[in-house]
Parts: sequence; C-alpha cells; structure tokens
Amino acid sequence: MHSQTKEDYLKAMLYLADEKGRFNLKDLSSKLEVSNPTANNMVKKLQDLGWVRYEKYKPLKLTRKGRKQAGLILRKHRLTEMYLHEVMGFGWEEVHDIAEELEHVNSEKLFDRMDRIMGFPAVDPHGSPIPDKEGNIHEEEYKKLSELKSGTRAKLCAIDDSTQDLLVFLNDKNIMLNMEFTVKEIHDFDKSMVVDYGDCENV
Amino acid sequence: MHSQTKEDYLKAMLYLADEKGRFNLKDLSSKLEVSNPTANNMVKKLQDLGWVRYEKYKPLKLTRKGRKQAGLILRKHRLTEMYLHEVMGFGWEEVHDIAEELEHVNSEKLFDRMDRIMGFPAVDPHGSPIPDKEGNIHEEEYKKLSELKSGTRAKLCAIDDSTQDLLVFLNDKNIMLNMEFTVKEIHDFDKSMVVDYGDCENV
DNA sequence: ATAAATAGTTAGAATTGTCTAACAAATTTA
DNA sequence: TAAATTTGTTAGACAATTCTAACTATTTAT
Repeated sequence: MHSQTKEDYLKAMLYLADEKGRFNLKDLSSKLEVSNPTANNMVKKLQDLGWVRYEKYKPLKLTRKGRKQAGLILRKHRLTEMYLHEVMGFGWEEVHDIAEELEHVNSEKLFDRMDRIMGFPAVDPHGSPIPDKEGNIHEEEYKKLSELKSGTRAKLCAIDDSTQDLLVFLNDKNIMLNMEFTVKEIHDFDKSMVVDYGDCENV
Repeated sequence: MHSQTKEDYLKAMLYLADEKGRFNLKDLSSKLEVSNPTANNMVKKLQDLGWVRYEKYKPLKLTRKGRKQAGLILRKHRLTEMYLHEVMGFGWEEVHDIAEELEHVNSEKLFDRMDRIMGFPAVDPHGSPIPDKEGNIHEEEYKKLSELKSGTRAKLCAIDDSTQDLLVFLNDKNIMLNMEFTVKEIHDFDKSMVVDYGDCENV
C-alpha cells in the first residue's frame, strides 16, 4: 500500500501546494532533500496510484484522492502533536519530531482515541488546524503580525513557521499561544516590532 | 542503523531464546514468516553488526549486545502496551497490535515520558515484565495454572500466551489480571479445571 | 545403516527507493 | 535574442529485503 516514503511525498506536496500554490519537481525534491531523478521517479509511481497528476515540465498537482490521503496523514501528525503537548506535557517545540514518526502508525483506533481524550481539538499546539476524518482542512484566516498597525491589541492564534529554533526563542520570551498583546512600536528600518509581554521580531 | 526489519529479527530471536533456549534458522524463519534463505541472509548481516553469533548448521545465539538491543525494543513494546491500557483505556486484547507499530519509534523521550506518567510499572497489561533501560529483563517466577492442585487459592499474575483470541475469551468470562481465584476441580481426562470467577481451560 | 525427512546453502532475480553522470528543455538575464 | 542558469529526463547502478529453484548437510526413523 503506501509506504512511509510515499506518505512523506504526499505530505511534502500538500505543504507545497498550500505554501506556493503551484510547485514543480525541484520544489519537491528540495523539500524532501532527495535528488531530482529520485523525486521524478517517485512522482511517476504516485501518478500510477492516482494521487498526483503530472506532465513533463509542468507543475505538479495533487489529485483529490492524493489530497485526502495527505490530509489524513497531517491529521495524524497534528493530533499526535496536540496529544503529546496537552496530555503528555511535552513543550510545543518538542512535539514535531516525535509526531513525525508517529504519524506513520497505521491505527485509526489510536488516533481516534487521542482525539476523544482531548475532546476533539480543532488546532495543534502551534495553532495549525487539525484536518477532519475525511482529510479536509478547515483553515482559519488569521491576520499576520506584520499586518498589524501600531497600537493594535491582538491574540496570538498560530505560529506560521513552527521551527524548533523559533519556538525555543518564543519560550525564552515566555510567549505562548492564545496570549494577548499590544503592538507598541514598529521600527521603520527593519519592520521589527515592540509588543507588550516581550518583543517579537517578525519581518 | 537498525531498520524496522532488523528490529523484528532481534525481537523474534529474543522470543525464541526465551521460549526454547536453543533455536535454529528454521525456527527464526518460521516465526517471522519469511523464507529460509531470507533469514539466512539477514542473520549474516546481524552477525556483521555484532548482534548474533552463527556458524553454519549450528543453533543461533544472540550476543550480549544483541540481547540488549532486543530488550530495549521489548521495553518500548511493553511500555506502550501498558500506556495504551492504563492511560488511554484500551483493552488488554487491543494493545498488542498498536504497540507492534509504536515499538519502532525512535524517541527515548516519548517512552521515558510514558514510563514516568505511569509511575514506572514493572509489568505490561498481560503481566509480562517490562525490561529496564539497559534492556535487562527481570522475570518473576510464577506458578503455572496447570501446576496448581485442587483447592489452591491463587492470584492471576500473568498470561503466558497472550493471543488476541485468548484475551477476548478471558474478557467474555470476566477474567482479569490480579484476580484471585480458587481451583475447584480438575478433570482427569483433559486436565481442564473449574475455578471460581468462571472456569478456565488451560492444559 | 540407509532412506526419508528436515534444515541449510547458493545462486539468481525482483522490488523499492535511492544515487550520479550525461544530456535536454525551459526560463532568466544581460 | 542568445547565452547562462535552472529544471527535468534518461540511463545505469547500488543497497536492502525479499523470493524461487536447485542442491547439500544433518537428523530421524525404519
């Protein structure tokens, strides 16, 4: 059926589709850190499975089926992240790497149980939406920090670029999800901001 | 490093060593349901890794190193089983299959956290010992049901052959771990017993 | 003790996922 | 637009894990 490898390709494509709208083989091979021929090769197989549509030199497209598969993997990933955080007490900067492994486990039972134990959460510890059981992703539209004007009061609903480094940095500053803050100043030269509860640079 | 496949070979060998004392290639290939040449082939690689000692036509032996590796995998398996049962509320007949997948996850953090959350349990939901962090297994010596004489009062401490079928059967009879019971009768012709709390056939 | 049965070995091949080298197409830039 | 850069393709190879077929060694049973 679908190997762990194929799941990683699906996930990467979902990510790229979301991030860039259109993406090509190079984007995929870079994202997965494999060579170009490797990705090319795999894309052909994914096409045979009906998960991708691809024509030579054209951008890649996930099929509806592929998007669903990918959504289901992302669901497992984000449910796991939330479980690790909320139930097991891991920090939001620790959960990604563990979930990266757990997401490949084949057990609806397990993930449904996590879901139930947590009371069916809508988002993961970084504020990203958890796809539903059909693999559909219900995105909330949040304002970006960089779109806020000086003086605005706002709530931190999600971290877009949840790298471990950034999350550790935010921990240092005692910044956490759902925290309210006010934009105090915006420096013109580099767009960095001063907000209350600590300051957060975000170009 | 060690693939999931190699981990399965290690686990199988630990099981066979425990079960039979001495075991040969055939035992291993049967246990893993692979062909004989496949197992032969893999055993050579495991020997190169220093986990097995093997000479043509002789019984197989796990090295100390191999036994430790195997013990650590078993630790992950049994910690997971116990976690699924005690914390997540799965039945003792459900946990094996899920743990079979989770045991290959590479995250000391995760398993240590499970361990801590449960207060460092000594046994899994079937009464089997959870190996320590060095991979050592501290076996308790229990009497077998078939060794008990009529009239004995005893506590059910472990299930030796924890197949799903048997566990479901025991559920039906409302038999659970740590339950006390008294042996009422032993039928001569098939050694089946009548005990209070329901009756359990165990030759 | 020999024949039959079981266990083990060797050789050769398939699959999956990866690579490099060499070349071709498309896009960007000057 | 032509050269330079980037992207994509093909071909051939390799490691891991598995198989079957054909053969050999060991063990068991008569």
